[in-house]
Amino acid sequence: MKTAAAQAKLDHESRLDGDDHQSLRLWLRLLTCTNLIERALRRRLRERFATTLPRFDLLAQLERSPNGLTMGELSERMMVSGGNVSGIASQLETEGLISKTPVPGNRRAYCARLTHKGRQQFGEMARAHEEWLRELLDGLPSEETQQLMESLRSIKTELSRREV
Amino acid sequence: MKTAAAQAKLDHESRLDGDDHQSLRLWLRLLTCTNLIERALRRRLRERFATTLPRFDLLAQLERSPNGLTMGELSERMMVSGGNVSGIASQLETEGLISKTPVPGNRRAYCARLTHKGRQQFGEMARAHEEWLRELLDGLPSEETQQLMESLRSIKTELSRREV
DNA sequence: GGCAAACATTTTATGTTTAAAATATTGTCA
DNA sequence: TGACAATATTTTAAACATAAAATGTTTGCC
Repeated sequence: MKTAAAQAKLDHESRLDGDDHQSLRLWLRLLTCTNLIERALRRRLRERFATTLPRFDLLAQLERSPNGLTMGELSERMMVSGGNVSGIASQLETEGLISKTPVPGNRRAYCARLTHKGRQQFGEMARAHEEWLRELLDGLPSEETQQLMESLRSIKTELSRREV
Repeated sequence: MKTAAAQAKLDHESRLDGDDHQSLRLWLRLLTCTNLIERALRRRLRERFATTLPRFDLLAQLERSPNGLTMGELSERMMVSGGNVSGIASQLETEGLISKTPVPGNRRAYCARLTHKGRQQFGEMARAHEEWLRELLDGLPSEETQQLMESLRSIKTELSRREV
C-alpha cells in the first residue's frame, strides 16, 4: 500500500484495482446472482400462480412448522418487519389459506397455521418453485456447490456474529 | 382422499432429503446472506447519510460512467424497473446531485450525469460503503473468496444464458 | 394490589417497487 | 407517404416494506 496522502487524489481509481476492492466485488456479484434468481421466481409465481414472493414465503414458513408460528416468529424468520407480516397474513387469512388462532396462555399472541386449502395450494406452488430452482441453479458441479454452501455458511455466521 | 393426502405428505418429506433439495438450500442460503448484508447497508446509509440504497446505487452507476447513462441504461444496470429509475432520478435531480440532459439525435432519451455536488457527496458515501463491506465480508480466507467469486460468476453466466 | 416496563400485534403514515398504461419519438417497409 | 411496430420515458395503481405510534397483555417488583 502506498501512503494515504499520496493516494488521496487517486482514491477512486486506485481503489478500483486494490485488494480492498475484493469485498465490494464479492458483494456486487452476490447481489447480482440473488437479484437474477429473485426476479425469475417473482415473474414465474406471478405468471403461473398469480401470487407474489412474500406470500409464498409466508406459506413456506408455515409449511415447515406444522405446529404454527406466531406473528413475531414469522417476522423473524422472514426477515421482514412485524407490520409487514401482519398485512400479508391478514390477506392470506381472508383468502382462507391460513388460520389465526389465539395462543393458549398468551392473549397477545396469535398462532398462524396453514389451512387444508392453504397446504394444498402451497404444495402445488412449492413443487414448481423447487423445479425452477433446480433449473436455475443446477448447472454447477456438485463439489463446487458444496464448497459454495460452506462459504456462504461462514459468511452468514460471521454476519450474524457481527450485526445481530 | 386419504390416499391422496398421504401421498402428498410423503412427497413433501421425501423431497426434503432428496438431492433435488440441494438447489433450494443453496438459494435460501444465498438469499439470507444477501438480505443480511443489504439490511446492514440500508441501515447504515440511513443512519449516517440519511439516504437509501437505491439512491446510492444510482449515483454509483453514474460514478462508473463519466459520460453519463440514459434512464434505460440505468434501469438495466441497476436491475430495477424503468419507472423506478424515473422516480429516483427526479428526486436526485431536484436535490442537485445529478443532471439530466437531452441526448443529441434522440429526443426520447435523457442522459443522466453526476453534478459536482453529486460526485462529492457520493465520494464520501462510497468510502464508508466500501469500509462497511470490508468489515462485513473480509472474514473469509482469500483463497476461499476467490473460489466463491468464481462460483458466483458461473451461476451468473448460467442465469443470464437461461433467462436473458 | 398497583404500577412500570417489556412484550405481541396492529394501525398509520410514508416511501419503494413493480407491471401496465400512457405519452411521445423513431425506424421500417410496402 | 402513411401505417405500424419498436423504443425511451413517465405516470398510475396496487402490492410491499418500514418506522413509529397505538392497543392491549403480561411480568416483575415494591
